[in-house]
Amino acid sequence: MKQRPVRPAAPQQPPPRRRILAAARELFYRDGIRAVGVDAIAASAGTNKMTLYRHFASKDALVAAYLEELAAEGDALWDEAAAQHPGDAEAQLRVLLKRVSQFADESSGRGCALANAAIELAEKDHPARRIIERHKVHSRERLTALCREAGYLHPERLADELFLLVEGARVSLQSVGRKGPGSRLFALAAELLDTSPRRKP
Amino acid sequence: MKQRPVRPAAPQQPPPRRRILAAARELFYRDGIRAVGVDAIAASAGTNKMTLYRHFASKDALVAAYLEELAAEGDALWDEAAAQHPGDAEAQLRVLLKRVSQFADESSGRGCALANAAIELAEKDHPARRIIERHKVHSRERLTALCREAGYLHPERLADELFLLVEGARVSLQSVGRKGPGSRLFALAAELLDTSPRRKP
DNA sequence: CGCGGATGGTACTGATCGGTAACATGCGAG
DNA sequence: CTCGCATGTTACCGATCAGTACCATCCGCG
Repeated sequence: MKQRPVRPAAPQQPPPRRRILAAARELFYRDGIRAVGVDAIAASAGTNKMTLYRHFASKDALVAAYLEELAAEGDALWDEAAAQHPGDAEAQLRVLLKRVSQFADESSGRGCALANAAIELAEKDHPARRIIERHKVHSRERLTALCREAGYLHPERLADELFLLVEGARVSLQSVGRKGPGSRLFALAAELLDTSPRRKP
Repeated sequence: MKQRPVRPAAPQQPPPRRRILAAARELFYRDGIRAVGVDAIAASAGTNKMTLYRHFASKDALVAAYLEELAAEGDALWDEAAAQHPGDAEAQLRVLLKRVSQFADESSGRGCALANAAIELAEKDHPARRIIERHKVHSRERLTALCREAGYLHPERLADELFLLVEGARVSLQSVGRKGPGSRLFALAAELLDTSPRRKP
């Protein structure tokens, strides 16, 4: 019963694949991967299961695409920080930590989607685990590199400490809530940056 | 598939309730709560679903009992530490941190069962969440009290930092593995205890 | 116009899961 | 012994889920 416009409506819907990934992202993150069925994702994307399976070979493949997307966005954060403060590693560190702690404050309290997925998908050979592990290892390496570049004397140690603080803040959101120790993340991390020994320039 | 009885018909088997809880504990922790069916638990406990449902009103009730048991054992760790070094709060702190980091080293890399459960059971009103939140809040309070008792000038801040390090170490086991930053937990925490400002006695 | 590929809709399969019914067995207490 | 209670066994129900078959529809393109 719709009148056909000369040109398909300006606010044309994004293609189904994108809608499905967006819906999967929201539902997987909010309710958990195992708790969300493909039917719910398709419906939430305004399409149906058949179309979903035309774009993703299986639910696991959709999960993998979901995690890859998140990992890529996480990597992009580092690049943004580098573009924002080129050559200033410490400023990059601080802006990254700020982003993470803001996220912890504003988010729904569900923590890191990658870490959550690793917990939900316990099978050691699950394809998702490769993606998660690769991203986390990569993040740790970038963090270490930034700490070294910023002139700290023990970059590995400082990076690991920051890494644990960030991971702890995100996971503790779900058990101690937003008013818990996660709310102190930025203050704690910043104080670490201030007091850690560094090379004289 | 591969569910062998946890106990192969010993002379005096523990009562079924205990066997069921033990099996649930192992399977829930290793494979995840949502991934384990009640049938598998009953079989692994050397009994069957009916007996399970005669002792637990529902799977959720079994999950609750499982989490309560873990929380109680976690609390017992604090009491053990207190009994081991009565009146010496700092020694209690160190022995607790040692236990946690040893666990992180030896365990299967599945982290904190309570935190995992909070991630798997995302519904905000799930009965399990009350147990988890209560235990984590309680732990944070005990940690803060110990830091205060040990004479540190900023007990809340130190306690939160230790809390985040511990939680981060446990959750990162699953994404970065045992050789990841979690392996530095004790060194990082001990250095925090050494360098944090404290009241002169 | 007609064609073809992408999409939507419906209905189905086979498996699994939480939970229950009905009945059989064993065992200890009186 | 017999009674009663906890446990074991089997079968089942209804719901849900991943994945598929089949067909209708839409739309761009020649």
